[in-house]
Amino acid sequence: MVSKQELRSEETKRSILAAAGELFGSRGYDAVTMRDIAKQAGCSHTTIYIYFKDKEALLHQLSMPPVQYLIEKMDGLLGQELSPDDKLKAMSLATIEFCLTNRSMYGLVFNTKAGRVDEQSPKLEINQARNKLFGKLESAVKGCLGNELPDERLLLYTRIYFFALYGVIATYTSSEESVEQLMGRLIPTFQETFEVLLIGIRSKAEGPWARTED
Amino acid sequence: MVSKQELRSEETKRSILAAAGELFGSRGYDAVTMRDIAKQAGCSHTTIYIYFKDKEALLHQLSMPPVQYLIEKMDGLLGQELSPDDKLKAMSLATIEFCLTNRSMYGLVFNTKAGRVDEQSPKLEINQARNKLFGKLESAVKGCLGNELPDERLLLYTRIYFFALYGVIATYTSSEESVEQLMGRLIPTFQETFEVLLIGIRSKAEGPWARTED
Amino acid sequence: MVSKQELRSEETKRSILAAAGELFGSRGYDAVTMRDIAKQAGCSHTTIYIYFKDKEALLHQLSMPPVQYLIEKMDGLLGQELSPDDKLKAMSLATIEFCLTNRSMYGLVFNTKAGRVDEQSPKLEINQARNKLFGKLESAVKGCLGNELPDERLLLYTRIYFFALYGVIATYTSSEESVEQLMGRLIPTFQETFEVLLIGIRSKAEGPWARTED
Amino acid sequence: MVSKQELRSEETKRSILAAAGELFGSRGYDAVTMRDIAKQAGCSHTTIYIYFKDKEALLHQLSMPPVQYLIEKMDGLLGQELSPDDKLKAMSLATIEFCLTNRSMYGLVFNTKAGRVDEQSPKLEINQARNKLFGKLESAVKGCLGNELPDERLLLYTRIYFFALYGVIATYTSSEESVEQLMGRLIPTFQETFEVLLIGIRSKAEGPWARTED
DNA sequence: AATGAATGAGAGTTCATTCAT
DNA sequence: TATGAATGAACTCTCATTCAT
Repeated sequence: MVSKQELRSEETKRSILAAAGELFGSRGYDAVTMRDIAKQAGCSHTTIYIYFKDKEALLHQLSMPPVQYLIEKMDGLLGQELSPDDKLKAMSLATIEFCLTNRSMYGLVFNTKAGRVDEQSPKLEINQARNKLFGKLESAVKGCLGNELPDERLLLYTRIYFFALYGVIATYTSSEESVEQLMGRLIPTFQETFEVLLIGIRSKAEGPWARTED
Repeated sequence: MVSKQELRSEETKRSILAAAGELFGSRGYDAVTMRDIAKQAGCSHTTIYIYFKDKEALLHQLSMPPVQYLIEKMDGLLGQELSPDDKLKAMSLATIEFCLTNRSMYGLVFNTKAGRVDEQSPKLEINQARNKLFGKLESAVKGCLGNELPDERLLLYTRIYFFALYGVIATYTSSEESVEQLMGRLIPTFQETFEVLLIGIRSKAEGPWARTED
Repeated sequence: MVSKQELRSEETKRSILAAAGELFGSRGYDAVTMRDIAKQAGCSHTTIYIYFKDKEALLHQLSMPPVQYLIEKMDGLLGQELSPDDKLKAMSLATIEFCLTNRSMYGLVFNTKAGRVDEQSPKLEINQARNKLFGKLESAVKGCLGNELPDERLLLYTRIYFFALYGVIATYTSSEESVEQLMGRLIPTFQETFEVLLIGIRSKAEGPWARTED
Repeated sequence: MVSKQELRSEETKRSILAAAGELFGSRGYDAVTMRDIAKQAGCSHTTIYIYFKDKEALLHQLSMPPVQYLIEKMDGLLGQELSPDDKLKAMSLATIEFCLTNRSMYGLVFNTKAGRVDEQSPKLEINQARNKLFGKLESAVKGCLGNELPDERLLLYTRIYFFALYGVIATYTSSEESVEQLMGRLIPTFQETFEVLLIGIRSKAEGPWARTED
């Protein structure tokens, strides 16, 4: 049985994480102060230091779990019985939904600059996670285009697909609407976007392959 | 007639703007201090306040002209004797190059939230500029797809095109490489991206038009 | 009869005092945190406040007993059957060892300013203790020089002896070595110091006595 | 010609140094805050950072020049036409006077712990200075005892002499009296102290030399 | 008796900005 | 016009201390 104290403690920690997530997301890591977070979390700024070593630890602890979750969701979709196109679409929608839900974090995950240059480890973890995510997308694109496509072309087309996906996310990240509103309103647009990309990529992939650098 | 003093004054102002632009672009607005700017501009930090109300005024004054420039460049390209596809491609490349050159500004232009909530007017100016830009892109897309396309579809396809364009920009904005390096390395990728989009969009545009909300 | 609870309570208090003493001694009062003490004492930092009003109370309660102990030790030595010189030497060594063992305390005892200005009473206690100690030293010096020496000269020579003793202590107080290391290494040096002083003082004390103010 | 501004600037810097010196001396480096210094210096605490990189820089800049001055004074005395005993006495008095004048600094110079463990350079400089000072004293002692004395014995006797000197300083450092008052009152005591030491040491130095470790 | 949770005060430091020349 | 001097606000983070259990 958990004591009342432990419950309160967990609650406080959660509220700090929630506050930090929201603020980092909306204003950016640097622009958010510990006191801002504390205020939003409804506690003193010193309380934060009971639960997190420093501001950066907050950021780190905040960014990893959702990314892990998305990676797992991707794996789940990859393993499902769906047509390749539907798989890729589902993964794309999942990514969009994730990023709009965790608006705070997506920048951390996708923007290289998030970490300081001097500290390697936290950046590396995030970088690894991002690369994994990209790898999943690549698998899905491969499923749509077939195995004969050389790696180099696969990479190129995945990247192009990723551009559009990222563009969608970046466009709506700063919107004031809720995820539900956005998804409700825009799913057809997103579907259309995926289809446009698949048609274009397939048409290209079938033609002769000229060399293109990355 | 302008006096020697006025000339020198103009020169100082210009050097401050140049310094601020470069530094904002390379390190980001927040990470740059007034003293950094002053050092780079070769004047005292107090001098900056003679020409600019505050740091934000610097940013603002810095962001408008390049956007104007880009708009004019777009107009120029729209007016040139080129195939519709080449026009759209040229405009896309110009946009990418512009955004990577003015990295710190592009957020101001493309992210709705960038400005403080309290100040309306500067945001409006920027919003107008952004809408103008989107309008130019729409014209170019229209050129590629023909005039029979209903507005609603045109908007959808322009938006999809814009997603990819924005994705490209957002992807490389946080890179540490210089514009020159990036453009040198990635132009083929960008070209391929535009082609994929055009193929996909055209294929869609020719088919029957289902309704899609925005 | 004492209950088991009371025993445990005493034990906790003792372990807190022991921890504080060790840490104050090795790192200095200011550099030690309540949490450091609690950790070393094996209890929560809040527990300390059950037994001691605050950090300063800890220091105070910690400083008196050793001083008392030293005074008693001095008395013991004064009462022993030893040559006057050996008595003085033994007392000197005891003082040195005491001060190096209780490094953080010695300042409290020997530096007038150590206590806050506002609190009179604890300072007085310490002052009394210090004066007592000086008195013991004076007795021992008197034993070496004979009873005919006027008080004024006795005071002067005791003071001179004290200078050297204090100098030894001040020199090695800030060393990082342990008491054992220091004493093991330096006892011959200390002995030689005492002998030099006694020779010098005796030679002076036998000569004609000029007046010297304090 | 120096401008009025430059004068004011110099004045401010000086007042900061004076304030810091006084406070470091009376309360100890750690117990003094930048705001304390600023208050005493009559300026804002941020002003300090215009003139000194950080708190430690203040300490460093504060400690070196007086020490240099003392070293030079010692050299001057060593070069003068005086009997060896008078030389040593003069140097001793000079040291005492210096330390009582710069009460703030003497701890920095004589207490090894002053600097943090991690930073080598500032500590080294001070250590070098201290060693130089000790070397001067050694020369003077050598002058009194003659050249035949083995180095090891010379070191021992210098150390003993130093103990007493340091003891004098440490004793009166925490006094509230001014240097002038103290010197006026105590010079005879100091003289007597030096004489006692010289007699004792000489007597020892002429006898057979037993080995003594450091 | 004992403790985990929480906090206010305050540390060093930075920065945009104003003042006086 | 231009600048060095100076500052208040605010930042991250620490610590002795109190509160609720």
